[in-house]
Parts: sequence; structure tokens; C-alpha cells
Amino acid sequence: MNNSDSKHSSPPVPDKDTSSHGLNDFSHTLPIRLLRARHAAVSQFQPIFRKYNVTEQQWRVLRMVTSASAMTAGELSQAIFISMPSLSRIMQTLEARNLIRRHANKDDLRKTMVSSTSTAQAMVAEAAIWSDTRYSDIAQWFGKERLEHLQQLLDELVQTLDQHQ
Amino acid sequence: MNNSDSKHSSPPVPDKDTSSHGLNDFSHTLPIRLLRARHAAVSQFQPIFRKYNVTEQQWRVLRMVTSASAMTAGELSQAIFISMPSLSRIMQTLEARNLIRRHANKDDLRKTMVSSTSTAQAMVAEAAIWSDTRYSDIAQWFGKERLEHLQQLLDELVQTLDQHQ
DNA sequence: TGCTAATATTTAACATGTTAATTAAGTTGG
DNA sequence: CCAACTTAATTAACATGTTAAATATTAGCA
Repeated sequence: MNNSDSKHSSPPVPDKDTSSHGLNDFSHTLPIRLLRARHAAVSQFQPIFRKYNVTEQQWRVLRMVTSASAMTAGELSQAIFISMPSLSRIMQTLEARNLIRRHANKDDLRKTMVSSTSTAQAMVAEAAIWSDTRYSDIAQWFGKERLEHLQQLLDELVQTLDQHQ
Repeated sequence: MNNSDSKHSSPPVPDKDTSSHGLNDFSHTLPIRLLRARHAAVSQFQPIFRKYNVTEQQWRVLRMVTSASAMTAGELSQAIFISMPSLSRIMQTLEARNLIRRHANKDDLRKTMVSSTSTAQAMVAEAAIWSDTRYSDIAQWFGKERLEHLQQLLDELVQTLDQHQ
């Protein structure tokens, strides 16, 4: 808002806006804040990734696939927000490690059905206990209502931004 | 949080929690929500990236470097949340395109001072108008207070999670 | 002084993000 | 039935994310 006259007319603002050309302090933009927050959140589950020697993305695939009976690669991609090219490579890795299986959908040979192996199911089931505890911890530390509110705001932001293209 | 009794005592919740093994619907975890939100936010500025043929990360570097007089690579890395290895490569690219310059700090030869060229300054100054407008748009669409609240919650979440390691 | 530890940056290796092109299979309309 | 279009998935090329190792420089201290 109004950056042309505020310097002289308004009282000393204790905040971090120090711009000589209309840019707010760039280390505090919304995208960077979201990045930081995501990084902090994901870090909480790092022990799982280490323990099972998987990346965060691989873990997302495994959790999703084990929680559903069987889904197409496209559905999986949308659900866990990993692009098809990335997912394609990740699935190769996981299939090689016998954690997932792929087979063609007989009704539509273009589609690939992805399913989990019993190995993956056991892995995720074991980790789920730990994972759920961490989620509970976070909710307790941050406040359950506050966390839910944050999540709602995030969803609404996405909705708003998507609407405006 | 007490998940054992709420199912029966509360009215029908229209939400999406359907877990047979303790996992909430995995396409709605906090990390994924943050990822989606970031993606949506960054998308708003895509026209800039296209116009100047830079990536989002390169743009973060340019904006930060042009808004400060001169800073070390390490400071830059922290400010825009890009790891040193990534930043190192990005700076090579930007230096080759004559958008930034690097030279050793004379007080401490380990440190690299990063500064912007006039080309980059002109570029960012031009884009700043457009960028500021987009930020204002987002604030208006989503609600200024709501957006500020969201940003505060994000910062507080990071703080909370960092405290608990 | 000289040895060791810490700091700042870079490089290497591999996984993922992103855009565009490719391949294969289904759909549509003449 | 078939040519043109659409959809689903993969591949390719390049940029970035991530961890560990390498380099160079500075700081600490016996």
C-alpha cells in the first residue's frame, strides 16, 4: 500500500519493511515462509526416512499406496502432489526394491495400476505408530485448534489462488 | 489428541478422515498442504519468470541481492532458504548471464561477497511493480488480515517445530 | 610458532522438480 | 473403418534439493 508518502508522514514503523524500490524484505515473502514451514514440518519425520532408507517423496508414495487398495498412477500423482515424470522415476525405484507393483488396467491399457507389496505394508504399518505420535506431538505443541485453523487457511488460500488462475 | 471418544459424541463430521490403520487421508497432511499452497503462491508470479527467463530460485537470488547492498553467499543462502550447494550452482549461472558478481571478502578470504549488476537491478525494478500488484491482489482476494494471520501462523509453526528440534 | 579445529564455499553423486517431446492406447467424427 | 484428436504414462534435458566429501582460509591454543 501507498509507498510514496508513508516515509515522511507516518510514525516510525518497527517492522522489517526497508525498501528503496517497493520490495518488502524479501526473506519474508509468502512463498519463502511456506517453504520454511514445509521444511520444518517434514524434518519432524526425518527419522522414518532414515530408518527405512527412503526419501520423503518415496515415503509419500508408499503411505498413499498402502492406504488405498489400488489406484492409477495419475490418481496417485494428484493425491500426493508429485508430477507424473517424477512419480514415474520414483515408481521405478520402489518397484526395484519390491515395495510396489505396477500392472496395466485391463479396461484401459493406458492406465497403470499401482499397488503395495506386503513388505511395504508392514513397513508403513510399523512406522504409522511413530508417525501418528509425531502428528499428535505437533498438534499438542502448536495447539490443536491453531493447527486445524492453519490447515484450513492453507486450503482456502489454494482455493482462492486457483480461482484467480 | 483424544481420538477415541470423539467419534461417537460429536455430530456427523463431513470430513475426509477414513483410516483403517491410524493414517488420516494421506493427501491432506500438513506437508502436502504446505506444498500445494506454496505451489499455488509461486504460480502467481510465473509470468515474471517467463518474461525474464529465470527460474523461481534464480529470481529469489536476484530479488534478494538487488535489495541489499552486498552480502555474503552464506547470508544470502539463509535469507532466501536455498542451500549452499544449490546456491553455488545458481550463482554460476547468474554470473555467466552477467546478473550478479562475486568477489572475495578482503577481511576474510573464505567469504564470497555477492552483488547485483545494473542489468539485474533494472530487471528487478521493472518487475517489482508487477510483483507488488500481484501481492496486493492476493491480499485483496484472500483478505489482508487473513493473509497476515496465515503468515504469522506459519512463522509460529516454524518456531514451534524448531524449538522441539 | 605450529598443530588442530572450526568456518565458508565448492564439488560430486544421486534424487526430484519442470517443461517439452515421445509412445501407446482410447475416443471421436467423417 | 480410419484419420485426427485426446488421454496416460514415460523419456529426455536441464535446474534444483540433499548429503557427504573436498578445499581453502581462519581461529584457538598448547
